[in-house]
Amino acid sequence: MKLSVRGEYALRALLVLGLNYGDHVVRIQTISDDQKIPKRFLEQILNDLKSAGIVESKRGLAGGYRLARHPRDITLAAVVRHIEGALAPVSCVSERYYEKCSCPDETRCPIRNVMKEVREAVVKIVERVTVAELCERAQRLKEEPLSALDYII
Amino acid sequence: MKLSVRGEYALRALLVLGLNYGDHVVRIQTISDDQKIPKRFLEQILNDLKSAGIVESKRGLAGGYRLARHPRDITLAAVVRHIEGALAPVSCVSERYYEKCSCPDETRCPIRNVMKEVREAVVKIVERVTVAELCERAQRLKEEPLSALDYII
DNA sequence: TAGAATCTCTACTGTTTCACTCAAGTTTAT
DNA sequence: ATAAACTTGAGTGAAACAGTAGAGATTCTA
Ligand code: FES
Ligand code: FES
Repeated sequence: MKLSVRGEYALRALLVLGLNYGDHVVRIQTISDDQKIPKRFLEQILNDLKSAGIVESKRGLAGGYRLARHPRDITLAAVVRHIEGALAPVSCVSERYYEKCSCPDETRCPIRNVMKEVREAVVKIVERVTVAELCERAQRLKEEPLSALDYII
Repeated sequence: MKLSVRGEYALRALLVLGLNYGDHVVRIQTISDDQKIPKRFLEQILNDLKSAGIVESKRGLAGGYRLARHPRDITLAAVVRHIEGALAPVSCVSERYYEKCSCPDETRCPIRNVMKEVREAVVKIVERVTVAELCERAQRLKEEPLSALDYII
């Protein structure tokens, strides 16, 4: 998995929406200002997340975006898969974006074998972490920014 | 970590060199034929690996490439880092290719926090797996291709 | 010592992706 | 009515990707 700027923006926008989860809606402008994301670009991204059913929008004056589901039900895996595509380091080990690579024999490829492990390790993390957990971590980091290193493992 | 075709080719070439580890040298043409890699492209890649001290070459007739170190001393991490750059999913959590991202406050960023875990998980694997292990896996897969799934973990 | 096979080095090229930007349109609160 | 918001689709400049090409240097062998 490699996150493009687009993917990073998507996660940051969802973090803002997660922190403001409730009835009301958040304007693009607010997210853009808060996270320093180019507004027109962010429009695209949120629209994209909408088509994935991750966020929903309200139009017109006093319009904006909100999460379409509870933060606890939105995994990073779902978001990244929609924005970036495969989580796997090579396409031949991807479950949902499988493409065979140029290896002569895929079934006996030791590289594929290792990459499968890498994929599993990544998936295990991003499928467990939700927007809700992102919010909790934001809270914890806000209170004790110096202990940041404790959360690595 | 996302492997480009270039990176995949590099690993496959090293696998061949690992399987043929010894005194003699292997021609580009041989690797190219064996692994179905465009020859001129492979030249570039092997040259690149040479500048990293991963392989060494012999010129002239009966020239070719060999591993510069014992297969057991060449980790996938070293190879991928040289060919692709950072292993981390975002630059702000990379140890050797660090670049700060556009987040307002890096020290309190929960996304960074999660991505650190992802990075650790990936590094843990690719820093442990060597070319030698790749060769052993190739051997095992050759003998029992049907048990491939057992190695996923 | 000529020649062929091999690596070396630099440069080029066409395609795709990335990160935006723009314009024009639709919806809705006031 | 109007302005502030989302919607849609297109456009753009730069960079990365996956090669390709050519001229040169080295070394074995005949
Ligand atoms: S089969 Fe995909 S890397 Fe070998
Ligand atoms: S600091 Fe890099 S993702 Fe937030």
